[in-house]
Order: sequence, then C-alpha cells, then structure tokens
Amino acid sequence: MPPDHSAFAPHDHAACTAGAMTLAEDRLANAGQRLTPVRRSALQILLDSPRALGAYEVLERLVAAGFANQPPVAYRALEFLEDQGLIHRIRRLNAFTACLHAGHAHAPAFLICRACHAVAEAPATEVATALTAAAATLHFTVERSTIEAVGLCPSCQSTPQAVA
Amino acid sequence: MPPDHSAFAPHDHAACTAGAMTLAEDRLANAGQRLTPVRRSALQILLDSPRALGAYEVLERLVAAGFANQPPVAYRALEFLEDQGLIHRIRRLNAFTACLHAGHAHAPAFLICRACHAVAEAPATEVATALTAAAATLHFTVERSTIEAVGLCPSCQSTPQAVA
DNA sequence: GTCTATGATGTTACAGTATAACATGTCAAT
DNA sequence: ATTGACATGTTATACTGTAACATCATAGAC
Repeated sequence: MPPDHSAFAPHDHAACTAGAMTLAEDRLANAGQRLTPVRRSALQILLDSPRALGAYEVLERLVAAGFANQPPVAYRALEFLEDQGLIHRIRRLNAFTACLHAGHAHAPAFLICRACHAVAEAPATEVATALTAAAATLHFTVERSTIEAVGLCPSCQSTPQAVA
Repeated sequence: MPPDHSAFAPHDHAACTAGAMTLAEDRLANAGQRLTPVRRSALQILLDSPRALGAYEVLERLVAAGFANQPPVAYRALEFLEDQGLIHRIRRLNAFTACLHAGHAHAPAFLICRACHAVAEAPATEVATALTAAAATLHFTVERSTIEAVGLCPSCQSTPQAVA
C-alpha cells in the first residue's frame, strides 16, 4: 500500500474491491451471517462507486440487477451491511460508502470534498480517543461516534473551481 | 459555573437561556443581522427544550405561537440561527439544539444519550485538532466538521434501563 | 416624506429520505 | 415432515427538506 493510500490518491481500485468482497465473505462466515444475493449486490454497488451513494441510488442499481423497486429492499441490505461494519453511513450526505478496511476495529473519520463530492475514510484513532476523553469529563460513555469533515480534497485545492 | 457544568448536570436552566438570548441579541446586532420574531421564537423554543428538536417539532411550537404552519417557516429560521452559530444541527437525530456557548469559536462535539435522548455539547478543541491533523496526512483541508457520539449519559448509566 | 433596494415572510407545491406492518418464502435443524 | 428463525416481497405511509414565486417590511437615499 503506498504511503498516501486513500480514496483521494490513484490506486488499483479493482483490486481493492475484490479484496473487500473476499474479506466481507470471510467476516460474515465467521459471524454466522449470510451474504445473500441482494446484500452482495448492494456491497458490490458501493464498492464500484467512486462516491457515496444515497439509498435510492443504490436501489436504482439493485433494480437494474433484477431486484424489486421498493425502498425496503435497499434499506434492509444497507442496514445489514452497516451493522456488520462493511459499509458506513455518511450522515451529512444521507449516503452510504463501502468500507475498505472492514475487519479492523475502527471508528473512522470521513473527509467529504465539497467540490467533487469524493469521500475518503481517514484513520482516526486519535480523534476517537480525544472524543472519548472529552466525553469522559462529562461522565458520558461513548458507544458509537460519527466523525465527518467537509472541506477540499487535494485535487480540488489545486484546481480552484472551489466556490463556497 | 460548576466544574461539571453540562446539559447532563443540574443547573439553573432559566438563567442559561436568558443569558443565551441576550448573547444572541448582542451577536446579531454586531453582525448587522436581525433577530426577527420568528427567529427569536425558534431560538427560545430550542433554549426551552431539554432535548434536540426536529424541524417539524419546532414548527409545531411556532404554529402554537401564531406563525404559519409551513415547513419553510421553521427551516428558514433554523438555517439562519445555525449560520449565525446560535444553534447546532445534530445530524444523527435530524434535529436542532440551542448553543449555550455562542460567541466562542468552536467546533463542538455532541454527546447523545441513547436512553433519555438528552444532548450535551462537549468542548472538543482537541478532537477538532486531531481531526484536522488526520485529514492533513491525506492533504485534505477541513472547513467544517460534524462530531457526534452516541452512548449513555451519567444518569442513564446508573439507572440500568439501558437496553441496546 | 416617498422611493427604492434589500432582506424577510407567506404560500404552494413537491422532492427526497426512511420505516411500519404484514404476507410470503427459504433453509437448516430437529 | 415440521418447525422456527431469518430473509424477502409488497403496500402504504411517515418523516425530512427545498424550489420557486408572491408579498411584505425596513432602512437608507434622495
């Protein structure tokens, strides 16, 4: 993995997704969970997308793959995948993105480019630690966290199409 | 202010809200912005609420105060107040909460109790710093951030009604 | 004082996001 | 074969948010 490996840097995406799918299969097998056709398709759809997709965008693609055109079809698959840690929900975008590091315990941070709408997952152990510590001073125990940043990715900083 | 001052600790809430309203008036006057009746009401509604309110909950209360029962009435007031830093949007809840520290530059973290649904604002300078640093390793520049944690507040930890 | 530009509000209509509830199907273990 | 648990199909609806345009109020220019 190159030192600056991230969704913002060029990389062999096909290899990423193939690996992620294999990893997902292993993880689910170990957890006694089933990667049914609709779940597998939903995961593949997100792996194939360079940006986060809304539930209804995922649904469109699922329909193209032969599934029924009903919101619960998409939402159920997405909920399952999120519970299993295979995808993440980006709250600011009402969208979902595949997790390329499934398997690591992680409370990742998401970096959302406001110009090109790319989303990258950043390692955020220190961020999560700081958050847990801040919460502890109020005697609050953190179970899950949402950490998202909006800004400009490397490419969009150079090409100043960057309007507010 | 007591050392553990927070939304989770008992305090003179009426004094808080009165102070916050005064502060809001000052800030808006300095910024050349107007605290119109609907904006003032919306802010008061959020100040009076122990928990974050959805836009439509705010709208209900605005209607009770004599404003029109139309979504834009609430959304416009809320958007204005958020732009001015007087309230915050909690993305995980699709809800809004008054800011009791308006005036300080801050990228606060929000602690959401999953049992009683109280929301507290935690000082999060270190969290924001860590996030900016993590982003910098990917050459991403952070402009705004969303930092939210779900867990258990002090009261709900003691009284184990705490179901998942 | 009245004109006018700006911002705020009223109003209609709709777009987008998400879930409840119940029927049906599938599959594995007994 | 039966059953129980999980998964899917299906209908309907609830919740969240915004576009677009008309009207109104306020403050400053003259």
